[in-house]
Amino acid sequence: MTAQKDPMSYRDIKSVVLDRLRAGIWGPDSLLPSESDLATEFSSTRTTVNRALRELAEEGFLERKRKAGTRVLTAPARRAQFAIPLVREEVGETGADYRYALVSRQIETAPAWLAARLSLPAGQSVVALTCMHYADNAPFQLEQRWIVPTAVPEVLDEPFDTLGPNEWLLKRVPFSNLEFSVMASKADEKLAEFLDAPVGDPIFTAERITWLEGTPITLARMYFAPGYRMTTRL
Amino acid sequence: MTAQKDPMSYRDIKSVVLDRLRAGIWGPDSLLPSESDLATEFSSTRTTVNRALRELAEEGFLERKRKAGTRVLTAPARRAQFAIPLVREEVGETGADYRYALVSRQIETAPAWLAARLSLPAGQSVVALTCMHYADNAPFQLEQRWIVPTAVPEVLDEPFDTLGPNEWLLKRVPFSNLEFSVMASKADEKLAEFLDAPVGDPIFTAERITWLEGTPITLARMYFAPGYRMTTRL
DNA sequence: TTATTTATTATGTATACACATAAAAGAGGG
DNA sequence: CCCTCTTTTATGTGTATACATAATAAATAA
Repeated sequence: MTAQKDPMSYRDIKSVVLDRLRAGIWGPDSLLPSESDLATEFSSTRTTVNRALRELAEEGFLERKRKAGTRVLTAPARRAQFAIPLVREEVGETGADYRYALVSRQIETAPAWLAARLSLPAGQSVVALTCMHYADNAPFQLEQRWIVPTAVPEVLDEPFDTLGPNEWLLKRVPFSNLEFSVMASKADEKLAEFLDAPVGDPIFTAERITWLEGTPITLARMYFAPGYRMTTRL
Repeated sequence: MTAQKDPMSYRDIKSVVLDRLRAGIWGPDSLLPSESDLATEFSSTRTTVNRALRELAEEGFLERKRKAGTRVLTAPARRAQFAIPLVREEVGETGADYRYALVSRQIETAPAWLAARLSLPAGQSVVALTCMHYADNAPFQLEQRWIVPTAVPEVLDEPFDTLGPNEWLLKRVPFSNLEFSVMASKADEKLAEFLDAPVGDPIFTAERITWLEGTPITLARMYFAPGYRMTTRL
């Protein structure tokens, strides 16, 4: 069927294999021919076939084991990639105008829950920020953020009145580990006011903790305006 | 510093490069040496360095352009990978016992919103299911699902009393495109009852639409018990 | 000066080959 | 029959090499 004289690229091979998975030619849980056999069929080399299959496995379609061979996963595409929202860009992509505003900035003793989450010593003081992000002057996201000044001393001198803490940090912290979670929370009075939502409304919420080489730097809670959803296609 | 006589694997190279990114040796927005130069430094080959850098780029740390070279991204790791939950496994991983129960099954005319989402013709009838997933007999997830019988005729004969629709479909549909979104919704009385939550509570919700070669097959809404969060680390 | 063409260069990809390694299958011993 | 050891095999990875391609930089013409 798929006779092809000319050598195929690894992309071509990927798409042929995907087609066969879609068509059920290689059904769920079945075993694919070996790389060498496929290389022959596609008049390609094992190296190229290897790359194609390796990537399909990374993408969650196949499972590969030495000697055992390459198997079609029953539940394909089990991981979803979401873009971690960088507010300014996210708003910009919709074509709306982005605006940032600082609501409050203060230095306080880390509350117990925060100290626990970031493994901070008792009594550690932190910079606490509340910021608003607007899209075309409509509330888009309320950001609550705590920054540990022992990790980033310059934070004590930064007013954050024009630049959001996220973008400020990105410039200073070269690289970092992070934990990102999403959940649903309930609009209290403050949230309701700033997001222009009824009290008690469900609010899509993301939490982000950032470390630099094991040292906790910051925790951010991002509360999105009603109706927000995070979507991915694959 | 990182003197290394022995040849390094692409994994080694990845981790050395990552370390340098972390340490700020190659700061945000800066240009890395060319693959050839790095190959020399690591006493490796361009092929191997290429794989290391390519993967780091896929993972969101670097940006690569022909001739322009390899650049450190300012906002690293901008995509997060979440596992798309397969309920049974998700519950199993916590060590809890998984239990499935069918709440209701009926054939109905697709409501307008559903027809719109799946581009169904007016008056199309669908199989509508409500199911519960339990972890150690505590409610874990309420699933509302609609299946288009013109795409999967066997669904009309399937009672779904012991096997959940997701697992049932996985066995039949070899491969599919899907759209996956997460949002926050509000517990109405039905949700509150089944999830054992107060009415009005915020409910973390996932929606999944599945197509097979362009034909819509099913839409599922998954409502999670209070306190649920989806987390990823990177 | 500005526009257009040409050369250069870093990454992208393919080939051929070799050896490593995990895991399954088979052989042998009790 | 079960257990252990050996062989086989499919994938995993590294090397050397070649050519393709996109994007920049340099050279040239208008």
